[in-house]
Amino acid sequence: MAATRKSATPAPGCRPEDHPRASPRVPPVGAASLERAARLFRAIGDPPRLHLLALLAQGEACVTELAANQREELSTISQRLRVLRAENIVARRREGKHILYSLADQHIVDLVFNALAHASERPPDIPASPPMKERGKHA
Amino acid sequence: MAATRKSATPAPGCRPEDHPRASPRVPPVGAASLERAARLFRAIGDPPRLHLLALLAQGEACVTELAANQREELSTISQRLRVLRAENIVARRREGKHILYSLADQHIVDLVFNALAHASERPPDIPASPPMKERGKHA
DNA sequence: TGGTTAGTTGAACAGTTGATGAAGTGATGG
DNA sequence: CCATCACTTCATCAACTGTTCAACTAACCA
Repeated sequence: MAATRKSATPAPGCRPEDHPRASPRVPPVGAASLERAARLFRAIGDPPRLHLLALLAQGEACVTELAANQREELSTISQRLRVLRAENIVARRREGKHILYSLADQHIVDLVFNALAHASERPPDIPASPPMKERGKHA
Repeated sequence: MAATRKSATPAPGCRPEDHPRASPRVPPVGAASLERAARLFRAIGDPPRLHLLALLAQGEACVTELAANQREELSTISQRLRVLRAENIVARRREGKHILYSLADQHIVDLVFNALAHASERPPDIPASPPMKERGKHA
């Protein structure tokens, strides 16, 4: 999110009849759900933070360990963890002088594993599609 | 991403022996995979863009339709779609005067549905954990 | 051919984010 | 009780992101 000015579309220049589509038989998604899902994705949508999650997917770890692993300062890691904590992605518990972090629930574990597995398979996505010219029918 | 200065941790103050953990029996994640997975998540980690995906999950739609639905300008929608396109999250094809967008593959469809379903279930996450005080053992 | 509709692209600005050093907090150790 | 370790929080600042307006391009229609 960055700028957030608003206005709106003046009027739909084309009508639904112009191009009938599939079944709109899906309930409208609540704005709150969208918001929460997006916040979750955004939190893990940062390489350093996702790396942290990948490390935690291997088991609990204290902040110092994580910092050593990422070659970063404690405070930097702590800030990253703060973001993840704000979305309930990670859990923490104190163990003596250390604070051990872990992934908050199985859903997160799955999400992280799936994402990494998928990303390891898919080719690097070089081109990003040319300006588009032809009338490409669905085939 | 914002600031990107660097330095590094001076030295790990605590050793692994200090707090033995589970099995580190997971191969180290490639930096490239992390990067790609993070880019994907970041692209969908924005309410307006996720909303677009939710709409596309119901079927193909042209830019004007999407704009009308979100009450935004064409150009705004187009820019959002550009971001999604850059990560190969959506596909487009021309149909006469219109350009129809759709979700690029089943993986994305699943991701969107799962995210929204999950977000609809989970409570709004109000507290975000107090300053932490007690020595919370795993119970 | 010119006009209109549909969409894309570019530049600029405002708002947000993340890293960092310094200062603060909480446990533990001596 | 004071020092130290392990973090967390704060303020700051540079870098990035998203929206918007103003061109610009592509199809289609008269």
